[in-house]
Formats: sequence, structure tokens, C-alpha cells
Amino acid sequence: MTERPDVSADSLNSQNAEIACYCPLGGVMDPLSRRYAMQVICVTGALGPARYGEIEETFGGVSSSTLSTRLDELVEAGYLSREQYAEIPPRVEYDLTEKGDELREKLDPLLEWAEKQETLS
Amino acid sequence: MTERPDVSADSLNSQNAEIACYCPLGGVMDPLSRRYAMQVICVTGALGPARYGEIEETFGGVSSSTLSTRLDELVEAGYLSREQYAEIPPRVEYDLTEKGDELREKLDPLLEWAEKQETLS
DNA sequence: CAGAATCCATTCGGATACTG
DNA sequence: CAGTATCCGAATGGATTCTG
Repeated sequence: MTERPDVSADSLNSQNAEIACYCPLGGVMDPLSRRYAMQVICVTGALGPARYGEIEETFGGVSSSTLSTRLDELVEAGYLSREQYAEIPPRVEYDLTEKGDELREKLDPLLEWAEKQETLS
Repeated sequence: MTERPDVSADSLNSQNAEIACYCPLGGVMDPLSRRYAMQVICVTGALGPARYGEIEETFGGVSSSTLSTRLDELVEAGYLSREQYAEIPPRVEYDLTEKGDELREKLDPLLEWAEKQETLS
């Protein structure tokens, strides 16, 4: 099919070689392997600073507790920043951190592809 | 930071516009939002036809039941094919389907980035 | 508005043991 | 080898209620 890089033992140059061991990737991948996590990263990037309600709207019927948890985790992981303004009504804005934006760059193509899959199914 | 596409109401051209609603993406994203799922896609792609044991090795201490479930789901979702040979000892090979390979293309950059994050942390 | 808190059913994922 | 079967604790995620 498309060309497939070989994973021969001596291709240890991490530039070209595929990863030989996926064990340590969990630290990064696990927080992303949760419901809505990747979508939250991308939607936050697309909206720029995004308010809670805006993010919530882009999903159909997510419970606030679930989304809240996800947001907390992504803030914790350093992908999102959370700015709270002492206004009335209160306002909270989430935004991508630099690290989060790097991640979003990798995620966007995936979500676009996912979108395409949905439409043609 | 990096340029951020605007999501104005009239940019309905799905070529340039970001996705406005992430509701329907669950169908594609949910199976991927499970532990090891994305890694399994990529490692299978990297290995070419991959045997169960080979895949298992690339993860540290995954339980067989978990990996088995994940593999089944990805076969079910149409990303992996499963070929069983009536030999002794038995041999089973997993491989990416065409659809799975498309997905892998989107996933590889992500996993490479994840790997980099791990090393510099 | 943006959630935190609580409760709860379901699911997930790991450990272990067993099989063709 | 490549799983399946079973059990179980932990985590997930939803509904609902409440709050500053």
C-alpha cells in the first residue's frame, strides 16, 4: 500500500525509524485516550480562547461533569490554560498553551479525517 | 501563536473551515479514545503484518485480555484485518486495512510527537 | 454562567487461569 | 502461540442538584 518504513534492528536513527517500543508513550497518550479529549483540544484551538459553554455546545449532550473532568485533566496535563475573570456573570476562558497548540497541529488532520469518514458513512 | 483559522459563520467551505460541531465525530473517535488503540494502529503499520505476540511486546505488560479486546474492536471498526493460519503452532496476523492505513498516516505524526515529549520530560 | 458535588450504573482494564 | 473465560477493583461518564 503506501510505503511502509522498515523497522530493522539497526535503524536506530529516531529520525527515520519507527518507534520500536510503545511502552513509554502512555504518559502522553493516556490522557488523550479519553472521551472527548482530542476533540476538546481541537475545538479550543479553533475557537481561540473558548468559554466553557462554547466548548459544551460543540458536543451533543455531554454531561457537565464529564466535560469538566476532561478540561481539568487537560489543564493539568499542560495543554490548556484556564483564565477565570471575576465578573458578573462569571467568565472562564480556556486556551491552548504552547504545548497544547503543538498537539493540536498533530490532531487537526486526524479530526478532519474523522469528519470525512462520518460524512461518507 | 501559529495561525488560527477563523470559524466565522459563513466559512462553510469544509476545505478551509474548522469543524463547527464535534457531536458526530464520536463514531470515529470513540474507538480510538481507548487505551493503546492509537498505538496499536501505528505499531501494526510499522511492523507490516504483525503477529499478536509482536504487538504485545511493544507494550509493557498489557494484559492479554485488554489487548485482545482492543484488537477485536479495531478489526470490528475496519482498521485492522485478521488472518488466521491453520498451522501448528497457530499463527495470526493483523494488518492495516486501507482505511486503517489512512488512519495511521494521521496518527504517526502524533505518536512521534508524543515520543519526543516523553524523552524531554 | 461555569462549574462543583454527589450519586450511581456501566464500562474498562488488569490479573489469573485455562484452551486448541 | 494466540488467545478466551472469569473475576474483580477502579475508573468512566451521565443525571441531577446546588452554588458563587
